[in-house]
Formats: sequence, C-alpha cells, structure tokens
Amino acid sequence: MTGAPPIERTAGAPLFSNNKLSVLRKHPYFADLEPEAFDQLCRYAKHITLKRGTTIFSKGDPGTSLIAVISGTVKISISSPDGRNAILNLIEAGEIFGEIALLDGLSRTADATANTNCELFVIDRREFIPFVRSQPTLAMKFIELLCARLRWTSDQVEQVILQDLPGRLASALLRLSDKHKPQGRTISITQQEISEMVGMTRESINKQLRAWATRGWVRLEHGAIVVLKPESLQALVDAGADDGE
Amino acid sequence: MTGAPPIERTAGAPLFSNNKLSVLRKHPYFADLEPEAFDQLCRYAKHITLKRGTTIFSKGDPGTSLIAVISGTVKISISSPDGRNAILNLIEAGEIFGEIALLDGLSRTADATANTNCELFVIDRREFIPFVRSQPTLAMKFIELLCARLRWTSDQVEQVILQDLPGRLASALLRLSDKHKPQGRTISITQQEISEMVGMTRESINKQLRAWATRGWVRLEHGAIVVLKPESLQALVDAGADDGE
DNA sequence: CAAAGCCTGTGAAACCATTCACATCGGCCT
DNA sequence: AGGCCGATGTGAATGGTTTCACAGGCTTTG
Repeated sequence: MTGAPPIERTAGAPLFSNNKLSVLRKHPYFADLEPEAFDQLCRYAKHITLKRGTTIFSKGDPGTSLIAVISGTVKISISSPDGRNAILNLIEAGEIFGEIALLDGLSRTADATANTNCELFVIDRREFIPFVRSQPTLAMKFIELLCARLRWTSDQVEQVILQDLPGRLASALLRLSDKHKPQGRTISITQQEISEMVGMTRESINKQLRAWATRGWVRLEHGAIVVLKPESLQALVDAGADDGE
Repeated sequence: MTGAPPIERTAGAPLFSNNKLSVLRKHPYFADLEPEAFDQLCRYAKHITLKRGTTIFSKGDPGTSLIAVISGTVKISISSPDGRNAILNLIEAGEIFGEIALLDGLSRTADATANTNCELFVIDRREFIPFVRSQPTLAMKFIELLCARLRWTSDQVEQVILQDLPGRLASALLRLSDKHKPQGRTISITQQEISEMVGMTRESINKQLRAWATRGWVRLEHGAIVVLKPESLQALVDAGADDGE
C-alpha cells in the first residue's frame, strides 16, 4: 500500500462541470480541503442521475461506495418484515451518505432511495481507502463527519425513547426547519413522511399538527408545514412530556 | 490467552502496571497498534478509581477526554426533565467511551456514571489530537470505532421505532448475551435496567420476561437473566411484531 | 440477626396511540 | 373540463402500556 494511488486519469478529462462540483466544494466537509486533494477525490467519482423512487442500495448490501448528492434529496430508511417503515434521514444536495459501509467495509445499515429525481456522485471503496490513509486531513474530516452523524443518531434515540408524541413531533419539526432555514420556515414534507420519521401513525400526527395549527403555532399547507412559533415548540421539547396545553 | 503480552516499555516511567495495560491491549481497537504508539498513548493517561454511582460526566459538559475502562462497568444514559431516563449503553472492562466529544471537541451527548466500582484511564484531548493526526493507523482505528458505534446506535433507533415491546426486549437480550458470551448466556442486569435500555416500564418488562420464562426461553434469577433459547428470541425479532405466542 | 432497601412479581383501572372506515381537497394528466 | 390519485382531515372502537398499589424475596449493613 502506501504511496499515491496510481490512478492516471490526468491529462485533460475534466470529468464534471465546475458548477456541479461547487455544490460539494461549498459543503463544510470539503470546504477547507486542499484543492489537489479535492480534485483527486473527484477523479474517483462516477456521475449518475436517478428518477424519483429508484433504489440506490438496500440494507444488508455489501456496500462499497460513498455517495454525494449533487441535486435532489435521498431518503435513508429501514423497514420491518410486517410492512412498517421508518425514515432515518433525508440527505439534501451538497451532503454525502453511505460513509459507514465505505469506511468499515461491512454491509449497509439501511435502505437508500431517491426521494426526488437526483444527481449523484459515487465514489468506490477500492481506490478510496488508501487515499484516506494518505491524507490525514481527509481522515480527520471523516472523523468529524462520523461524530456529527453519531450526535444526530443519538439525538434520535433520545427523542424516541424519552419524548411522547408531541415532543417527538416538535423536535422533528425544529430539526427540519433548521435544515431548511434558507427557505424560511416552510418545510416541504408530507405528513406521511413526518409520521415515518417520528415513528407514529399519520393520523396521530395529523391530529397533533391540527391542534397546533388552531393555536397558531404552525400553518399547514399541501405537502408543507410552516413553523410559526418555534419558541413554543422548543419550550414543549424542553419541558418533557406535555402537549403544551 | 495466558502469557502476558510482552510490552516493551522503553526505559523510564513505567506509568502503570502491565497487567492493567494488558486489559486494553487485548481489545480489538488496540490489538494491532504498533507497540510504541500504544505506549505513547498510555503516557497521556491518568489512572483513577471510582465508587459505584459516581458521576463521570454529564450531558452538556465540555468534554475533553477519552476514557478507557480497566475494570467495572460504566453506564451511558440520558434523562428527561420529567424524571424518565434511558440507558444507551453499558461499557465494560477493555472498552473505551467518550470518544465523540474528544474527537470533535464539542459537548458530551449523554451522562456517564460508574455502574459498579471501577478503574479508569483518562486521556486528555489537548495532547491527544495532534497525536492522532500523526498516526494514520490510529486515525483509521478511530474511524472503525466510530463506525461500530454508529451501527450500534442505528440498530437501537431501528429497534425502538419499528419493534413492539417483545421485539425490543428480545433484541436487547440478544445483544447483551452476545457481549457477555464468555460468561455463558447469563446476563447480569436488573429488570429495572433493562426496562431503561428498552424504553418501557419495569412492570411491562417483567410480565413479558415471565411469559417467556414459563415457555422455557429464559430463566430469571436475582439481578440476572439466562437466555436459554436465543433462536426463539431471534425468530421473534426477525418475524416483526408478534409476541411469539 | 434484624431492619432497611433494592429487586421481583401481579392485578385492576386509566390512557393514549393505533386501527379502520370514510369524506374532502388539491394537483396532474389526458 | 373530467377523472384519478396522493395528501389531508376526522370519528369510533380496539388494544397495548402505563400507572398505581401492594406483597413477597434476597442482600446488605449496622
């Protein structure tokens, strides 16, 4: 091993247009990476486009690649034998996913499907691992990424185990509206999807949302929710079990 | 595993007795680390002993250290404002914890308390980070560790969201008995503790365990549970919601 | 060795989320 | 426009968990 990866893609071949790369470049994980390292990273990538609903990988698959989202969103979910399924995360443009199986070489821990039409970069494990080894900065980046994921996931466990329905729903809404901050406080998501993120039925979610809507905390639109009083929701989360009545 | 690992302690400062170090040395995370690297790692460590019930750190603390358990077990948990609390993990001798806050420099994500009397090594962040940067092998080890943690935590989310009480309890028992494999299939844990790991009340847990006991799947002892038919429990988990009746 | 204190074992009632069964409302496609 | 389909809005019945209230058991400790 050791030494620079012997991939000679060099000469000419600008694989992707710069504006597409820039989406990734802007992301915190890559922003302060040296230009050559980033450049080399891109050489390992394949560019693909998918239609909404396409399966990217399934839980248990060998999983030998890291995937970056250029446009669209990807749904990370799991499902139980009896048909119930749960959404663990929604990956947006500029983010990456699939890093666990890439890094430890084991099987995928969840399903990934295109939640909208989307463009992806796919980076293969074979050439990638030696590259990470040779780039301490990149390795540290991945350590940070994994820590962030761990915090996100721990948070989820915490919410699910010790909050009741209103609490869980409130914190899900807050996390989502944080992510979409640039678009104002409008969250584009169906109630069905939220219910799967929170682990409760659509009906229950609907009733709770409706209760908050009459109280003026949120406004409900088609396939979207507008958070009007994040403070109230936050207070509810902090207070523990209590529906804020 | 009889013979003591031949640790070459190059002249000067033998910080800790070899038999204590060997507990760590045997653990997968350190087993194939170069002797000098491991040695240097130990120089950063402080050795402390704690009595059962002592708080090691609390959620939200600055968190600038990595901790290795030499003997005893440490409980990683969180609690909600209304008094409920949940056990996320039990760390045993030879394992390490607190790596998230160490690696990303942010606050602790949970509480840690001594679940029994225990001995710990504490490694400080200040000297540690540059060391990790300079040791690609160690960095890769941490990446593996983080991936393993992520898998563990994702599993927990999965169980909690899409399994019912019997399913959750069954998979908790299986995970625990896996960990304690050397001790046979006896799990030393109170029903109160399991209930907090699984996120349900002690009473419900007790009733389910008792039902399985009459069926011969487990045997209940004082402060311990013996898994007699792991296959049956596993089948129940795989089958999804269903109490195995 | 006796009291105190944590663990275990159980039953009845209260509660909350699910399930099921519809009705309505928007978009989107032809 | 007409029609379909996915998303939303509700109500009643069902069922699983929690709560509450105790009773033994085993261990530890003064």
